[in-house]
Amino acid sequence: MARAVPAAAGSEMRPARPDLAPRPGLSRDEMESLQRRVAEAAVFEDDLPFDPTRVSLDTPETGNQTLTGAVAPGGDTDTDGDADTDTNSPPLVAGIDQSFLDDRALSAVVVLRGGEVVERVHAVSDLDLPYIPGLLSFREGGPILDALAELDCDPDLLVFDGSGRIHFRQAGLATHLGVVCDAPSIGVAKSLLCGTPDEDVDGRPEGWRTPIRADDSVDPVGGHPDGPETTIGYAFQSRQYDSRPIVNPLYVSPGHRLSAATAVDLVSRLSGSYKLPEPTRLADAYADEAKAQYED
DNA sequence: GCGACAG
DNA sequence: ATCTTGTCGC
Repeated sequence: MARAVPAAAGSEMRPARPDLAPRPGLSRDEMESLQRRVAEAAVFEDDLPFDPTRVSLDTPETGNQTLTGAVAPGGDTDTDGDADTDTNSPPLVAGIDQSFLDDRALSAVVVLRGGEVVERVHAVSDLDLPYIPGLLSFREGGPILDALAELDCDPDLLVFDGSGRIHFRQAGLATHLGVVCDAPSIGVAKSLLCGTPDEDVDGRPEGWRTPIRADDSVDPVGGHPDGPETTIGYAFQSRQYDSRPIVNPLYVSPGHRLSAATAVDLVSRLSGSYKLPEPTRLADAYADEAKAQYED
């Protein structure tokens, strides 16, 4: 049965695979086996509901970028009950990041359509686990799902702050939540968790990229055309300033429903004047901004 | 035992 | 992630 009510907040982005959700309270072994199941269910090939080349930060309309936030101007512009099967308008891209308050996490989501912010939501949730390398999705996954549940729109792409396939069991935060939501997702990390870069990553020019290949620390996943040489992501130099502080590259990896090559291409298209892609940068700023309202 | 590790 | 002053440069 369809909803009787218009479209209440939280009606979109509901988990498609709640059975694979990062439940807390599992033993370490149970968390790792769940990650193996997530990796099996993950798709590291392009299966996108939009054309990647349509993703950009440009705003067709007035050529004017409105990054100040706030919701849609004149209220409901469209009936928006489902995906946009309509126009050539850019896909909806959601940037997700968190800030912390004691034992609580503030998860922020900023959704962009081209260079415009169309929605911003956040949620404050209790944290159940400490940070453990390799098990990040079990600490931050639940809180992030809480925030995504507040969304009125249905993003075409989710951009996470952390790794996707660049993970010991090929199931990092971006992969885990991408699979649970069954949505295309990308992981953008500021440092490398595992895997080996093809080339030295130091002091590279903007736009430069090199494959990150699976090594001994990356477990093979049945069901995927894997091999010890499999490209699980890319080191990507998004920015490089004309002066000293050599900027480190970003480590981009596919979360779900896209290839490593498409993931970097999209991050490149979403890069503005800063190191982090715009959706992530805005979510990061919003997470800090909203945090102030909860500090004791 | 040693090394190594997203946020 | 978070704790934090000043400092260099467009």
